Amino acid sequence: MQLDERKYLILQAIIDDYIMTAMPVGSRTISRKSGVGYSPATIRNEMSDLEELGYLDQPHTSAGRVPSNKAYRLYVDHLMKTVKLTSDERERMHEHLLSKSKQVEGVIRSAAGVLSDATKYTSVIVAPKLGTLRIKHVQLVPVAERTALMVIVTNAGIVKDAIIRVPEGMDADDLYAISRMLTQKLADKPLEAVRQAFSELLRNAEYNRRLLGETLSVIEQRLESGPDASDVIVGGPGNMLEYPEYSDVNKARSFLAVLESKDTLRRLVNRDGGMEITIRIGPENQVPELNDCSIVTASYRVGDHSNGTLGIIGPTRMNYNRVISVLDFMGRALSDVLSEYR
Amino acid sequence: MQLDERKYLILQAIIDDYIMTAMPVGSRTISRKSGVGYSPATIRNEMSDLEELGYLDQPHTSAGRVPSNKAYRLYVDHLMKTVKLTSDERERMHEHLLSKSKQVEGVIRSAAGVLSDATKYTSVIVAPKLGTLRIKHVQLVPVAERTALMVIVTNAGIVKDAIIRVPEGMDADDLYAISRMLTQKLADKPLEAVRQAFSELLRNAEYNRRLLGETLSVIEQRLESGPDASDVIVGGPGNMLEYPEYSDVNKARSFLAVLESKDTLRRLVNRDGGMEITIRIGPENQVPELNDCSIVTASYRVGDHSNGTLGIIGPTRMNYNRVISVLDFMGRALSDVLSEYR
DNA sequence: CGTTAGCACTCGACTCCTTTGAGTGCTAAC
DNA sequence: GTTAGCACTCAAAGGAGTCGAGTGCTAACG
Repeated sequence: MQLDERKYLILQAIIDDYIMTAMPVGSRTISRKSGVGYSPATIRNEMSDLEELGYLDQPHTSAGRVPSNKAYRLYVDHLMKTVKLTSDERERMHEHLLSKSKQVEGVIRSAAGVLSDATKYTSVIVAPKLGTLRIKHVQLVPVAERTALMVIVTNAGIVKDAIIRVPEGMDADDLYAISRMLTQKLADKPLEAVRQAFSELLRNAEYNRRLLGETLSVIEQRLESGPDASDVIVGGPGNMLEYPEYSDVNKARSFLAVLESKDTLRRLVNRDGGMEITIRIGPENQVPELNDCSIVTASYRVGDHSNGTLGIIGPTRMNYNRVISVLDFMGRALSDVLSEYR
Repeated sequence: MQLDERKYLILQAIIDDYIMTAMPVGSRTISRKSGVGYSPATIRNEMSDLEELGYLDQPHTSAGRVPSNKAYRLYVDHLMKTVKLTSDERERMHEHLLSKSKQVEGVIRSAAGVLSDATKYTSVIVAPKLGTLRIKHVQLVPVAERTALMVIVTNAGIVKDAIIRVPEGMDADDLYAISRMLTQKLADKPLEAVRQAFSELLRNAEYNRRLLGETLSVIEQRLESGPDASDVIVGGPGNMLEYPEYSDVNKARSFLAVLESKDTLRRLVNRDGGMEITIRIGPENQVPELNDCSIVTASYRVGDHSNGTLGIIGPTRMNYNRVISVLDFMGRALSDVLSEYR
């Protein structure tokens, strides 16, 4: 059996309706819709076919039909017609984004806010992979005897810091000099190339080996541990509770638990391909707790080689259309705003 | 009518039981408890008195009694006997706290995690008021033509950054020189004294007035806006859903909404007095959404003059005892760990 | 006189039953 | 091929009955 024109039409109508209402859709409802000129009985026959083909599920015999994950896949791949955001809306989002543009973290944070507000779902933004960022500046700041704070400013203005031990007897001026030297040697190198640059420095006996060694190991630790909690920002975690899918507290709880585990979240949202928009529906995202969630992600650019990810987590029956438009727009906007800092 | 010994005993027994079960407590339950040698009938009489005095509420005639907010107040003020944490537990918490001690924000973040894990409630940690922190280091890092990132390292290693515009034609070396000068002039001054220090600098015509003006205004903006989102860290937001008080999704939602508004949260948790532990029960915290929550806060010290706050939000029937022990311990631990950075 | 046993009463929680209505599948007629 | 008609299904909503934890009151007890 194949999908003909009419089956597409009906499936689309069902999905559209279900996305709005979250209630099983009956044949009468579809029949009444404008653009569908068939009686409920005909619709029923088609629905029966669609169910057999795996596009519809029936919660129980006397309920309407519900789109299956297969149906959503078909929908996002072929059926969906993308709608543009109104320029008014773009305006508002852009403005909101700029309101905190004085601080870099603020921009990302408000981006998460804008995303979750605009979609009413939960948003996740992941900072670019640390290793791909380029170093702008390295500064060792004395904070106590034998202790210094190492501050690394990367392009995109993302600041990383870590405490390091320094050898006895180094004063602020020594650290200042070393900072300056490090900045010169490392500037514009991606973080992952740091080890190499360091080994070169270490061959040069003129610098303090112990301090450099410590510094290097701290940077490497940071690199290995990957993006940490502060690099995964969640917006509107509570939005999800608005939907009947999560009217059960237990479901809500396990959903929130996933959001708290930044590690899982990062893995979930980080995307394989360099595609514009990635959509993962239900079980496709491999996390049992999120079996009836879909995750839509896009990426934003920082500098020439670094990509961060922004994504929306919502129920599988989410408004893909709108989510995609919003993500697409915000991806560009975020790239723009962050590029200004370069 | 006055509270005699027996009434205290019974009230305490009721509160203890209700804290554990969240179910209205009946006279039989209390009578069976060890330490109370009275029959249910006697207990009932006393309960009736306690209700009249406003210490107990009755959800409906045929249910048991529930402690009122007034009862909790009495409990925390007079009835409660504090229990010590086991040294094993202290050990574990301290260890967990140190695991991320390489990064300052990491410490605060894991502190929030430890707090919420140890208490099973929601934790909030607020960084010290910006103005009271002392400047350790100021660095202007060029990020683009006419744009620089200003990084301010304060004591306690807390790093603040902001984008500023710089006049045309300044290169990295110029910024380096200015950074060095600024660091020298501002070091160890609290942030709130910066305006004064700047006006002195500005009188000196030798420095670039426009740049200094811009820098000052950015710092002032930061100061005025108060601690921002990244300075309010929430741990275990989902923990609250474990309790029957929040088995209603709507309540859960409005609770989560409060957690999202970092501003309200900060106001809520920031304490008036310099008291060791502050407890606000139910309506005492002035936020309608949190009418049946209690907030317990303690403070941690950063440097000599700055105080941050750590707090627990839980249902009014929370285990005050344990919460207080945990907060007390963590307050000290946090002060210790952060003081090491000085 | 304080304490307690006894008893009637209350009321939410639970179970069981019925009704309702939205929806289906099938068949026969158009 | 499409549709009207009809019997059938089943969750949801409403109502009656039962249960049981708990109360308040009264009278008796030490």
